Amino acid sequence: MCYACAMKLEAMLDEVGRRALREALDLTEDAPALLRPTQDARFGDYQLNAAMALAKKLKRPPRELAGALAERLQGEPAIASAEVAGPGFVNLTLDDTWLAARLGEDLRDHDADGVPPVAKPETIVVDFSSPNIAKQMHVGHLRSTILGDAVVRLLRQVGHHVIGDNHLGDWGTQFGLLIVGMREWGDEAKLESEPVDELERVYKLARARAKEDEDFAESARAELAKLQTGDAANLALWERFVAATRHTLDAIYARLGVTFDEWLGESAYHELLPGVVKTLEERGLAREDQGALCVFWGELADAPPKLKKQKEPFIVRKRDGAFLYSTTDIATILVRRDRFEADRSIYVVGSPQALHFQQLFALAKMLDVDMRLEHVGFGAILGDDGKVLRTRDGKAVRLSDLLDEAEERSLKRIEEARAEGVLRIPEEDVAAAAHAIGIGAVKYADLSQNRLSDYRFDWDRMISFKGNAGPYLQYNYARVRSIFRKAELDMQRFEAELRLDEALERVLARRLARFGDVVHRAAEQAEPHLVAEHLYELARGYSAFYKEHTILGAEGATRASRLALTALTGRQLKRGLGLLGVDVIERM
RNA sequence: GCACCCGUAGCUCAGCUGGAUAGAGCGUCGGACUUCGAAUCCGCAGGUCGCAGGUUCGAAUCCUGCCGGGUGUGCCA
Repeated sequence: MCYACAMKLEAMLDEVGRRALREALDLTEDAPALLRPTQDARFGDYQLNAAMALAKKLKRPPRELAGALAERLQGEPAIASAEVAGPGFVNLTLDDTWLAARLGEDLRDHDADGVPPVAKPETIVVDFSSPNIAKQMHVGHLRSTILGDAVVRLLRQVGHHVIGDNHLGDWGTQFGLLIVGMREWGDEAKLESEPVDELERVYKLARARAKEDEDFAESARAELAKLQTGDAANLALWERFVAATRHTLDAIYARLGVTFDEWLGESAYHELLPGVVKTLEERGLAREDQGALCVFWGELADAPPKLKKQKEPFIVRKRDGAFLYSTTDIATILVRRDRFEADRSIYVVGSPQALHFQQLFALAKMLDVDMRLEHVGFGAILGDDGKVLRTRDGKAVRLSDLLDEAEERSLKRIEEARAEGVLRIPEEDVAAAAHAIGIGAVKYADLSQNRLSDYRFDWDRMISFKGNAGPYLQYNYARVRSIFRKAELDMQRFEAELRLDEALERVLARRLARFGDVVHRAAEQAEPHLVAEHLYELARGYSAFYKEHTILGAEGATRASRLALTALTGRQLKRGLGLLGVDVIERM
């Protein structure tokens, strides 16, 4: 009987609690059970806080309600004991036999390692990374790229249909400057060998010249206009710029192990913009002011109250007739709704743009778009000085340089450790390991942090094998693999009956049982750090168990059960790190 | 001006949307390798949750006001 599978543990306990609550108290309607994991093992594994919340409403003492609830929970197969404590908590302790059986189900779940699918799969577009053409990717793109990638993986894991979209900045005013600039200073050979560097160099020259030379600026505008009306020569140039940049981008994404389903840059929406603007005017949402077409929130009856206080308008067309990213973003929403039939659209973009998205989403709503629109924001990456990370001469740090350094530092640590004899990476695997550890460390450092807060970039902490860091988890995984190699068993296919006899086994089992809940919450809230936290706690729990009890040295059913716990740990580490986009290493 | 974010141990950070005595790591100090990987594990110390009020059975969490830091905001994305 599969009474435990295909359901999240917490959802199941919550349901059990809610039903018991209704029956015990003769409620006519459901009240939330308020299930929470306990903070202290002395209080059991989970607690129900419903009694205290209901006491006032039912005019009965909370402990009395809690007592009735606890009484009702006797005999539940998952629950060994339900006890009233404190002002009216009901402390639940999981039944070890039930828990062992449930983990056995997870062990047999080769497709998902115990992460159940959502009841209602949705189509979700995740918009992330979004670099600009003709510019180097820098650290500013790092968080969006790896956070977005993790969000895609998480949502996909729980069963949603996910479309990862790279909304490239491949259209706009910079191209007029680039076209005249390349004509003036362009180096054909360099455009072939170092395309992005060359484009960036020329762009800077052109922008500086345009500031003081009005004729030059005018010709740039003219070339831009030609491009936008489909001039063949300029279009060919533009395509060359885009293609050249694509190669550089592809190389970075390959290093990071990040992929996209769509590369719909701003240019993809170009032709739709006049129509969008026309609709806005017809609906009375936008009007002209000082030559620009603007949305004034204070003038719109059904605008959100917060926005009504905003005096500055949301501009959708500039005085010179050109469109802005605001216009493009509206068109993008409509395409995601109509062509992709998306239920949700998620934007993984830094927090400074919160206002832009607030305005964009408000406008979409007024255009009757009922797709869920979410801005997944994040803080800045800070340097040692607590300020936004920059190179010593104050420039933005190039992403490729940062990744180079990550791999160099990782390689150096590996060589040291091999010399000391503490790492067992075979010579031929060193380069691959340096890559996995270096890139993994950068990703993990970022993803293990709450995305909304700024975070301090610290190489030493990142590459460390101590504490909550990527290499520590990779090390734990490698150790698990080593055990299965020694036992000559297949970790992925291993099956055995679990028995939770030792205290450290019970602690580990409880951690393992939470994996599905954690992945779901992380996916729902777009918070990969919840998965990171789980994996870290799992690794610690396993290490403590491993230290105390022999696995291969045990016999019979105990040995098999401990191998089962080891297999589950290894599989969760692998899958969990995979959800964060971090590679594991078989031997290190 | 308006809007948003942040302030938790010496340092870096969690804190599951209001639950019990606020938790980790790093660092300091003290323990544990003849046994499956000690880059590991165990333990000690460390707190006025920025400040002051309020809401209630109960507040780091919600509300108000201060203090301190950051961000966005009329023609970049």
